[in-house]
Amino acid sequence: MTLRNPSTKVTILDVARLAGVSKSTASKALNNQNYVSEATRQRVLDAAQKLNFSPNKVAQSLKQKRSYAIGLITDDLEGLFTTSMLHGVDEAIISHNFNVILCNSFGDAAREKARLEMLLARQIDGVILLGYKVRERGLPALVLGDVPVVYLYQYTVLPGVPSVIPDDFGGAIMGTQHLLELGRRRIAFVNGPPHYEVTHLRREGYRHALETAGKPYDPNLVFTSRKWHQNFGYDAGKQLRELAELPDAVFCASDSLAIGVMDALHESGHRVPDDIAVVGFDNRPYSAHQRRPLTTVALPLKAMGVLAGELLIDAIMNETHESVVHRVPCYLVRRESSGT
Amino acid sequence: MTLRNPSTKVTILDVARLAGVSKSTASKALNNQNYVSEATRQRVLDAAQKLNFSPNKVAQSLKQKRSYAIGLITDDLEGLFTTSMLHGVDEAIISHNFNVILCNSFGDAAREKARLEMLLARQIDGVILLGYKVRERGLPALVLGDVPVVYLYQYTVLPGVPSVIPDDFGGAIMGTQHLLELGRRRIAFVNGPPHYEVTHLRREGYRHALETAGKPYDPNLVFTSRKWHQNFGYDAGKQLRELAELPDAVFCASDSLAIGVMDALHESGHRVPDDIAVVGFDNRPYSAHQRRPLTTVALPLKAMGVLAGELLIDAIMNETHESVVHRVPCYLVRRESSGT
DNA sequence: TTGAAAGCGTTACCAT
DNA sequence: ATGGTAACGCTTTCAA
Repeated sequence: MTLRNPSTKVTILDVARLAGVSKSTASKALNNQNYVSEATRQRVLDAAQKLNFSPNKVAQSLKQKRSYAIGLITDDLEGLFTTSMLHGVDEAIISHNFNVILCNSFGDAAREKARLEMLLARQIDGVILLGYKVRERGLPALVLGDVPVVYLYQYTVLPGVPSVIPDDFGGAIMGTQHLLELGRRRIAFVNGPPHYEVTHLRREGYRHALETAGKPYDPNLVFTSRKWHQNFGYDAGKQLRELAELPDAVFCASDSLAIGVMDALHESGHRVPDDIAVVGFDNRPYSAHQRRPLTTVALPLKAMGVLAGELLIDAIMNETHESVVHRVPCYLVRRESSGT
Repeated sequence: MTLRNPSTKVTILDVARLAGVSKSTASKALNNQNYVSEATRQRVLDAAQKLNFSPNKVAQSLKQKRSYAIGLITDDLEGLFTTSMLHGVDEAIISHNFNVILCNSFGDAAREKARLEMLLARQIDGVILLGYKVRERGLPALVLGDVPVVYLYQYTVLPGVPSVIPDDFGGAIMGTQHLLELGRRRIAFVNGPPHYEVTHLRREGYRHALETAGKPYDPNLVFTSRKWHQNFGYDAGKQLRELAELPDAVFCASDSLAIGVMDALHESGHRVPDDIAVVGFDNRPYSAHQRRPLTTVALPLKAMGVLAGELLIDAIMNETHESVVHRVPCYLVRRESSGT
């Protein structure tokens, strides 16, 4: 297997020659260092311009022991959430002239370790571990030496490792308050499976918003589905519509559940949002494309990506490792299912 | 702004010392070269193992003028299509020990050029231009010198640059045939805006499938919407349901249109798929989450990514630049909207 | 079969 | 203010 011959590139030596100075002087001029006269700096800059010189980053990396690249390892590259976070990370990072090297671990620990080692061999300056699935927390740090790490979408309490996750509690408050502000009085809650941290947080947000508004938390209005899937939302919707008195709103712990609920409601002739307003959680891509586009509490995915990127850059530049769990505020996306 | 001190890494010199050989011998042993005795090779391998040595890829790149990294520039990182293709590219590439460096151009030519130059400075071995939006074709190649390029999701006829796109014509045949095989006889077609190449191809596929089956192409059953948006599908659906005789199937040039059509049909009490079967095109993430999950002709996004990755690796390794437009076959995703 | 030395393109130290 | 030289970690002649 033969490899292609790479192109001949213009080096700093060429620039120096054209400018009539030494290699080291050219380097200083190009890097805006002091101790080089304005005149020569101009000549070097002109020469560089003329030759269309751009420094070889590989050589720079070797010398500076800094690659200006970070690795991003994701659980689930096809996941619908991943891409927005990726976008945020890239945006935050590119403005510092860093690039992101992408790796997919498929949630497999062995593969994750292999990718991590590859990234380390590439001398990356930092790593973002973007975890969609739940992960054995703390594992990866072992291999990382002193390369800073940020957890994204999942969190860890490892010392020196910051995490960026959505503020589920606050988001649930926001969704509930939205319904309250719309004048809805009896607000049901359809939760996901118990024993997840999110379901706990979202239910507590719902409860908190109600109580803050001086309304009682009524367990009869709270439904728990066994799984997140739409079909289980449908089941919850059936229970809901058989209540003696139909609530005038329902807040669901996920969009998938909300869509199932809307299905059940539609089936029995109840109108959304006139008879009952529906609000979901997550802002899944399909939520806008329902017959009744779904109002939902959106996960701040891009903002999370941006924050993770910034935290990482900060850790790289300033050696600041703070083991904080950052909860980024959700935001509300108003659509038809909750009225106007 | 101070930079962190990188960790002390184990180099090949350490390995050589531990094995009691010279640096160059160690290198040869590690790279499975000939002219090194089995005994020393073993000692070197053991030493490397013991020290957990992994070669510094940056130094390797500098020496070999080959980075084992490719750049992927996308128009639209948040796009729902992008992520599957990314996944495919990564999968194809990782098996050759390449990595992908991700860049977002937002469809902006200036930014694209800047990213390209950054990638080139990083000595990447190849580039994939993943274009969701239409692009001024041929532009980027100018700056690329002899670094191989593959276009993905968009195409170019530049010499030496292969392109990978979906086979829209074949996909439309597939969708139409599916309805035919289901025994549907009068199949309407809802097309997107004219003057797009895809709309032409998809309509021709529909026509071809009909004619191959010995059915006439009936212009009265063909509707053209002004835009791709769901609302325009809804309008088409309204026209459709007012035909003297309702067709027993409708094939839509996109999922968004199909969803609009289903809306209109639902409104007038027509049942999908019993009264009329509906098939879409694209396999958008929301299509599975409709009240009546949508049967659709799926774009082979991941396969396209894989192919693009393989073509690029091939071009890098073998200097084979073929300016072919590869049309990857679509596949059918059967859901409820077309019956069972 | 082994090892010394040169070189990849850059930056940084230390002379001048 | 400028330039020679070494060094980053690796691979690759070339000579022994």
